Amino acid sequence: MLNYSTSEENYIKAIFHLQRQEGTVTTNELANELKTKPASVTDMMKKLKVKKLLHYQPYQGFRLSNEGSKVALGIIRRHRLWEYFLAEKLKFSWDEVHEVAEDLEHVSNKKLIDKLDEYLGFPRVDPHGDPIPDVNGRIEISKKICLTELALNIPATVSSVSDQSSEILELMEHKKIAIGTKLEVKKKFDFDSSMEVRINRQPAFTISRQLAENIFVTPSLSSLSNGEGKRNK
Amino acid sequence: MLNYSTSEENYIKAIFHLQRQEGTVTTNELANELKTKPASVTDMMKKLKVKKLLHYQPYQGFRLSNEGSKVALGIIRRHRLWEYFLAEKLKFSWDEVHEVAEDLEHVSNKKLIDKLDEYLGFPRVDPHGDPIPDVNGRIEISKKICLTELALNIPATVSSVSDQSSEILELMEHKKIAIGTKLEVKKKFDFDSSMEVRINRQPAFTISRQLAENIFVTPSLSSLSNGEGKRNK
DNA sequence: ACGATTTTTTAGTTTTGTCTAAAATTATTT
DNA sequence: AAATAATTTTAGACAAAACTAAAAAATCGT
Repeated sequence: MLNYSTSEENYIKAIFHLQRQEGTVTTNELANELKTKPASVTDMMKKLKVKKLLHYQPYQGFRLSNEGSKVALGIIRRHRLWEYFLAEKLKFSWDEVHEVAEDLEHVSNKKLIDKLDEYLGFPRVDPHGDPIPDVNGRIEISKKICLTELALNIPATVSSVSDQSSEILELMEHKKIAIGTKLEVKKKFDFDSSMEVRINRQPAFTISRQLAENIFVTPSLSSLSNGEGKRNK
Repeated sequence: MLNYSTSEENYIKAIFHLQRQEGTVTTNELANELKTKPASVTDMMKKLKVKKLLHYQPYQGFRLSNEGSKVALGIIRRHRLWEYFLAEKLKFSWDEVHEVAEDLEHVSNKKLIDKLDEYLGFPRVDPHGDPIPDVNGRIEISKKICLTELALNIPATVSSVSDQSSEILELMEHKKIAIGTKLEVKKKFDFDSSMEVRINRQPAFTISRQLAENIFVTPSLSSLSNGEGKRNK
């Protein structure tokens, strides 16, 4: 696996994330995501195409090649392992880890990352509940859905949160919802899309549409993991 | 404290280290240290002078300003804390940590470094025995001398090793010499500058000139620390 | 379908950090 | 104290990654 510049890595990572939603990524989307100009995106796409990291015909949008996806998964692995380290060992709070990991992820020493992984006990999810690719870039795909889509009275475990602001963190702490929390939806109100949620056997409480839209859960049909996923070799 | 580029930081760090030996640093010395060309050095010196990080008149050599020294100590603090982390937590061996820390040191998030420091228990020396600057950039200056200069029969503690190759590590492990080892010199031979050294009450053994030149010690007139310097808050 | 709008690409600059080759300065030697 | 040698600086170029402005292609609305 070759080495790529910080800038190249940021493009690759952004394409990978945007691809999840849409099938193909456009110049404007990427420029917007990276806070850069469309012209800069086109320049970089030409470079990455030459390096065979993506498929790209002028005006047609782009998609990572297999090689490109492998590179992206490597970057995401580094990012999420550092996030885990920052939260678990250095006691950074939930909403602070992303920014710091943005810098650390570009230190691409394979041995460093593999030893860090081992030191952390091979965690499978980062502090936001997103899965961490393993040494081979394999990722555990969990069938997570948005809380707004969870059917009534189905027990589910909070698996990730898409917003990462300190504001949502404050609200979630107040409501006692965290990654790994088991809950079920008791009622939904069409008027404002708010919902009533219950944790364990405690009294149900209300959650706004805005909050529900940012919380993702794994429905636990039978009984699943407790979300604190930690595994020692 | 402003932010500097990786390249600027490497120049600042190199000047700081070269200054220790000589009072003022020359263009060629620096070019040689950084494996770059003299012309590139001159370019960068002009930039750093504008930023008031060093004193420099054309053809006169350069010296860091107070501000420049502060910046250098910050970089060295980051470097050595990461080295400590790599050796102590990730179990990297002694001769591998420097290279990895060269990359990590450029992630300049103050909170990250201060929390790392705390997590590691505020270590005072890195795995090579070099002192780690504290939050305020203060460094513990120990009166260390080269083993070749140590007088006969003076007990001393190995405080640092200048070479960092795996070859010297292998040799030192075989001779059972490490940072913190207490020893004294029993005999010196003028012919080849080899010497006989004794650890504790064990039989003395021979050390070559080449090895002795790379080992630095702190003479322990009375009794000093055991070199395993570790302090928890 | 065709003119208008939006999106994307091209062309030409800029900045940072590097380089080579040549000029300027300092140091050394006889 | 010249002449020579070594060091240092200047001048001009280049590559990476960004930008602006303008041209080209695709898409949309009627």
